[in-house]
Amino acid sequence: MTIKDIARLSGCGVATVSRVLNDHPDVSEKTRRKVMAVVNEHGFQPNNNAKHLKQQAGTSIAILVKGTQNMLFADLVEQIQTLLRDNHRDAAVYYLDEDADEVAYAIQLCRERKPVGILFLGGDLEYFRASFRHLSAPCVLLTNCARELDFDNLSSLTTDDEQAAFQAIGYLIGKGHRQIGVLGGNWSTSQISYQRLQGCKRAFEHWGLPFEPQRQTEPSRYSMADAYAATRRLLERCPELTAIFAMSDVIAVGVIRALGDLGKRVPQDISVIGYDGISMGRYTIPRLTTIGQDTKRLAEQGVELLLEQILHGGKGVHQVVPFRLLDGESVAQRTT
Amino acid sequence: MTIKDIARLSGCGVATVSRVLNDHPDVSEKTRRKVMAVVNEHGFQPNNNAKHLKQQAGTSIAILVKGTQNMLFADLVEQIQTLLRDNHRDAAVYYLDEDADEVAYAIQLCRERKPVGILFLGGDLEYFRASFRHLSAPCVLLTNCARELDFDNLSSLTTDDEQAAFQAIGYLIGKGHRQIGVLGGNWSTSQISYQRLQGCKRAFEHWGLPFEPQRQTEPSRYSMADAYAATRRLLERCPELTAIFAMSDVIAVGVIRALGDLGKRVPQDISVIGYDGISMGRYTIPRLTTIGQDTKRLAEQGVELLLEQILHGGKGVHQVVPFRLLDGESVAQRTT
DNA sequence: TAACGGACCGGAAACGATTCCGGCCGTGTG
DNA sequence: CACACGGCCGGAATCGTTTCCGGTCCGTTA
Repeated sequence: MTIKDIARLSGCGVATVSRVLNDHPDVSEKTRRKVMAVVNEHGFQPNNNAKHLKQQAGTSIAILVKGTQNMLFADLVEQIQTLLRDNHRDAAVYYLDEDADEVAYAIQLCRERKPVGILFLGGDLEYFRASFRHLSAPCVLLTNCARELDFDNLSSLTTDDEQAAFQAIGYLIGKGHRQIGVLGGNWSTSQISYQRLQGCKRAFEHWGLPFEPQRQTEPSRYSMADAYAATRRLLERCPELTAIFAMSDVIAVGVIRALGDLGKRVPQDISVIGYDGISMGRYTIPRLTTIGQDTKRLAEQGVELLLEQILHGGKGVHQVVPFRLLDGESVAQRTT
Repeated sequence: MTIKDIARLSGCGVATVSRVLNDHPDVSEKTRRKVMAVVNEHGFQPNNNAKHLKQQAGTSIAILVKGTQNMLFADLVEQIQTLLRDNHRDAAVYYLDEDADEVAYAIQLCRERKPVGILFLGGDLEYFRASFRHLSAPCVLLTNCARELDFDNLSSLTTDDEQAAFQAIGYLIGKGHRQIGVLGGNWSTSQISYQRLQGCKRAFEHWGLPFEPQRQTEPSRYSMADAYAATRRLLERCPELTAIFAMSDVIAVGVIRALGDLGKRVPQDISVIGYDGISMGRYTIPRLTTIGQDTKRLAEQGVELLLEQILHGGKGVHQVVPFRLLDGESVAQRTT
């Protein structure tokens, strides 16, 4: 069933049918109705491949997400989805493995699918520089730092990871903690983790605490399972810890579970502060105290930025969105 | 940059270039190398729209997911993704709102994108019957019942919800509980919830307990937030409850948090059994006792079924996959 | 009445690939 | 030597749209 069939059945030319289908003004009401009748009767659906081939452009937006288990991204995707739908666009989500070379895969994917715009959640940009030039669609990076990347159609929206980590540690110190452990991603390959670690270092320095490398540990992925295992090793190594900074809420959940299994109560025996502010954090026991990323703003501004670039082009921007420390129940004042 | 340019630059015909690009045998090694050199030099990427237009078929698989927050689907998507990648296929995930009319939207989406196969996670099939005939791609339904739907290219893989709910209630009764509350989805619109409720009813009957309608309540969505609110209302209405069956683990998390806020300890004061067996359930406090769906098998069999249908066609099948009660820490023996 | 303009429509040329079909060339066979 | 055959290649048709370019018809104006 093609547009040609519709034309034949409704007794007019293909051009007219196309015009009807695309709400072009140059068509009389009578013809429009006649054509639509045939279209509806046969449930005709124009072929998108032909359409996009002719128009030299797709219509959909790709959301690239690193890892399926990070609830932060689930929260973001939900909000983005809603916003896009309000703008009458729909998005396809592509999940990438958490392994580094997935950026190359992502680029490849986008070149094939030819989305009209790209949102990238998480993921590190090691390889981006090399392959990004192959991408023509505008791209907005959320929650990952791209300040040193400078392409015309690349924007980024990111929390100030260094400063946030600084504050997280500062918060723990303010609560009287001195023996603080840190759990995060791979610091050598992940910009995000690296930035957060820098913030930690600066905090320790600022408050005159020594930086103890054995207290900083890196589960390979941002997952509960890895965090769980890493926590057990960490506590074995450093039983003196009274607080832990988990570089993501998902990690924090694994940490808290591990601590429970080690007979430590959170926050009475040991405090945990997370990072991200996932919605789930308000339903865990104890509720997570965490660095809350402003997901609402990330989503809104991200979508706005992307749509703006899609519609009007222009140079990409790099913006920092504020964070906010969210009070929960996982950090206690240390009185001793 | 088109195939024609490549042909010109490499001094041969477009047909030859196409053959090289598609590993067609009828091309000499010398020509192949010559063409590939030009292709690589310019980073040429064939236009998928033209390709698919000509071939009358897309290549990608669509995964439709109802709701972004259900971790069960996150677990499933992760496994499916891996399996598909092993088969050199990639998948686009489309999230649907949890509202009922999204099925129509899903169908529309699939008609536009023309995926070569469809996986449907969650979602109810009220409208499916009417609109399914417009879909040409084979479709596999996971975790939702489709036994009464009978299309050639529609398969389904589902846990026996009725039986599983029966066992969940049976388990609680076996632990000495007699005052049992139930929290689930919308029983009139959701087949899944309806089936599970039927299982509950049968269990109550089987063990000679009265069915108390005021103890069965339905948060509108499978979300922590709704479950939280519903639990508070439920406990206010029925303070005598000693156990709750949550029809999903996500709901269970919300339930447990609400109980905590009401000063009830889980499982000492009140027991909670969940449903799904999400990986997160092993990291909550307390760990969830739950009806574990076999996500590994759902994913494997689902993908296998779909690929089989894509490659060889044939009639769809409807299979039931076994479940297993997963022991956690959220259900206690009732001694009184 | 002739000229003109606007509303509406149809034919046909793209878009960029795949693939059928026929042609060329070199080698082996009768 | 003639011919067949197989390996390799190129031209051109084709997929289903959009859109440019004109053409018809009718009402208005000089």
